[in-house]
Amino acid sequence: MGKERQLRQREATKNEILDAAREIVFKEGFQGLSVRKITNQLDYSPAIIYHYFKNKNEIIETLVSEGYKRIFAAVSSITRNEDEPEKEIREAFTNLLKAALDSSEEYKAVMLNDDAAVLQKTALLKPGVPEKSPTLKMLCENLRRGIGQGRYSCYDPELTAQVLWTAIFGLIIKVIIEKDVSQEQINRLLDHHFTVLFNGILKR
Amino acid sequence: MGKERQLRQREATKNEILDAAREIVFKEGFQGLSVRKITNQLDYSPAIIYHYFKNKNEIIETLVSEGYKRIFAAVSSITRNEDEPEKEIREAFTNLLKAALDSSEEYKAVMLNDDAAVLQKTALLKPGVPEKSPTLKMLCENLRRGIGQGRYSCYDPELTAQVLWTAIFGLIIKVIIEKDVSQEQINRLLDHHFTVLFNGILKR
Amino acid sequence: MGKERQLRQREATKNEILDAAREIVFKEGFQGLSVRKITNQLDYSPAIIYHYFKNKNEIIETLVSEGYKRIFAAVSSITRNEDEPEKEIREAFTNLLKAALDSSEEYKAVMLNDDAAVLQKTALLKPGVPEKSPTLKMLCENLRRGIGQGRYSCYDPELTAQVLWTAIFGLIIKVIIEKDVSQEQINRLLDHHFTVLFNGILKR
Amino acid sequence: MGKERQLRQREATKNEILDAAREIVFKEGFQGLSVRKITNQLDYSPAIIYHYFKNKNEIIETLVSEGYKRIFAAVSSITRNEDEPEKEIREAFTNLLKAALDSSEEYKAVMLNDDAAVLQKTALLKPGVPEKSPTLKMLCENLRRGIGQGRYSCYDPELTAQVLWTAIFGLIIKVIIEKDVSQEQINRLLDHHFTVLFNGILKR
DNA sequence: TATGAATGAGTATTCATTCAT
DNA sequence: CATGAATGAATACTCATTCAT
Repeated sequence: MGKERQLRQREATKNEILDAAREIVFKEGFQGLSVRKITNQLDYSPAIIYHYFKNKNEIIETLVSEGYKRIFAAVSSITRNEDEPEKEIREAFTNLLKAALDSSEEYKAVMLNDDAAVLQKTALLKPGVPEKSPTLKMLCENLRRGIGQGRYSCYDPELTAQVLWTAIFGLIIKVIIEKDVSQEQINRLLDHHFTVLFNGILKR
Repeated sequence: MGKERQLRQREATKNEILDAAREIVFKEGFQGLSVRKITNQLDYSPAIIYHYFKNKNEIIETLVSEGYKRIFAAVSSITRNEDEPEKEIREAFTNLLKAALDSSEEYKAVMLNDDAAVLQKTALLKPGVPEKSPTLKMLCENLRRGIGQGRYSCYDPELTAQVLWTAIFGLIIKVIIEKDVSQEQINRLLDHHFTVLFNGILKR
Repeated sequence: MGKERQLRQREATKNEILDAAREIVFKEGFQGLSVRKITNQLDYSPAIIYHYFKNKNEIIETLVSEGYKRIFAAVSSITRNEDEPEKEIREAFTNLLKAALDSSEEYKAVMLNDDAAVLQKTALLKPGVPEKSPTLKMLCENLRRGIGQGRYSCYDPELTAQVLWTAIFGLIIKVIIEKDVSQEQINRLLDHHFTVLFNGILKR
Repeated sequence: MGKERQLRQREATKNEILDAAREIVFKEGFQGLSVRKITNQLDYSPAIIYHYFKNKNEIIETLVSEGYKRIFAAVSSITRNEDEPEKEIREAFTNLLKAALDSSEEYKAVMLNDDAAVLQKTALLKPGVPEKSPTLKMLCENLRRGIGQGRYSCYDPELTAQVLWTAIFGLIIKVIIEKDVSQEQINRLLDHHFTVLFNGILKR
């Protein structure tokens, strides 16, 4: 039907706009994003934005939640490893780092955002919260499993999950900020993180 | 004398301006800071700023270097511990976290800034760079000492220093971003960081 | 079609802006021109300027190049005179003076401008340079022709061209500056310039 | 008496201010002159200006009338030459050019100024006016003398004076504007001006 | 659907000037 | 005599947004 085609067309134009926005964000960060820059790039008039989005903020939110999804998709597609559960953690964080670097501006925008609304989704440190975050929940379960197997030391799983997460988070953010760290060095750093952290939680 | 009083008055006004600036930065971050906002808050005319500061940047620099100093002062005033060198690390990072929380906006402004000029001072991840940063240099030396004593595992000191630093950095940033984490929880998190990390590097 | 009308409307507004600009330039010179003054005169908001022009400079450039074109058109449309080549010079300079008076502000803006960029187009006095200027090149060729015919004295054509040009240039500038010299007096002055100058270069 | 010393001191400070102003005008032209720049250079406060001058304009006027005087002094100190009166003209204009180049900014400021007040002193082109200008008066007298001697052609002295003056004026202005014309080239141009012009007015 | 026109509020900075001390 | 404080009016330019068409 015509209506469907119309809807598809509408979706296509929205994506065009989002693509242009992504490109600008990639080059100049979120704070460099402006309605005019988007429409200039598309040879559209600024007003068109308001046909497809409520305002500039809606564009930002779309971009951000998108990056958010991509990142959490990365973490959730890991393969089970019964004997060495820490390998799951390694895989999850390796994926996370890769995804974060691929959408670094979005990652920063989300994870360093202190809007109350955003924090509701990203807060992790308060006691009890981890149960709500898919990522941390997974981590906690893994830790509990490892402790049950007698493989991990008997640390509070929630607290340990927060420690592991923030440790890797620090690496990710720092790598993004410094911009030109070589992939090789990134790998060495991530590897050594795992070495130290797993050494820290594995029973010996 | 009158001259002294005048000087004190001048200093007082400068501080008034800086205070207003701090307040705005606290509420809206450095990128929300504007000359107009400062003078509106003080019921001054915008031009007066340039009577007390060369330009907006001088205000920012003052604020930033202030926080910067406070932070580095925190790290450098640690007491030597021959037998348990890891206690030095614990003290340094504990101080660092406290100082960072005290000037959280400045800490973020500096440590999350990706300006080339700022990065020259804050970059840490590239191989060889740690030797230039006072903080990381201290860490490296500590690690070498510990390895020499046979107390730490024989890991590459530079890489290990980067791992320890980014791990704690992740915690600090996350605590700042989430804003209302209780001091008690912060302490628990920091403690557990040390537990895991030291467990990870200490020989057993 | 609507599109054409729209375009015409756009052109009309651009001209409105340019007219206002011209008026201000006429009254206060180019250095008195400001975006605010233009829009105040038109009861527009300052921002609208940037809808029609890239920036203030584009307005200036438009005005200047307009005058520039008019002036060079004037000089280049002269009719050949084999027997009395000095009549060509007379015609060229007569046209030049008329054109300069018609766009006097632009003429001053260009010819009295000492920006390096502008000078590259207007410099005439350094040896060898005249070959690059269309006006002076024409003069030189005329002089060489006249010398070849045995009509002009055997003076260095380049130097002579510079002398003739600066002599008339002085008259033009002075007439513009004094503003209310009568056309009659201007004619007398120009005529007498030619009398003296041609008397000076024609063989007798 | 103390009063006299006071007056002398006052005069000295005024000169200090004028010197600073001159320096700025030399470097940045009159339009680059600002009260703040003057007082910054002298380590004074901007307000001091208003103790010694009514306003910024009075400074400009002082500088300008000074340059004016210097220039006309140059023209009026020529030595009488009975047999070849054109040598007087040559000397006057040579002096004028030198003086103009020495105070080029002031010369431009005065001679290209179209303020009514300034024009009253500098206008030369209207019929009858030359009698009021010392420079042109001198020129006219010289021309009349030469005509009387049968040495110059019988041209209207006033008109001829205006032609000679504007011709040299064009050279001076152009030399100032182009800034880096070598002294040697300036000499050649001036010489050739005289050659052509005198050739134009001398009887043969 | 799309756009061109338009704006009001904002950005940092400079300037000449005033005034109380 | 001299100054520090202060200002109002400018400067060019950018931005998100609205609205009639």
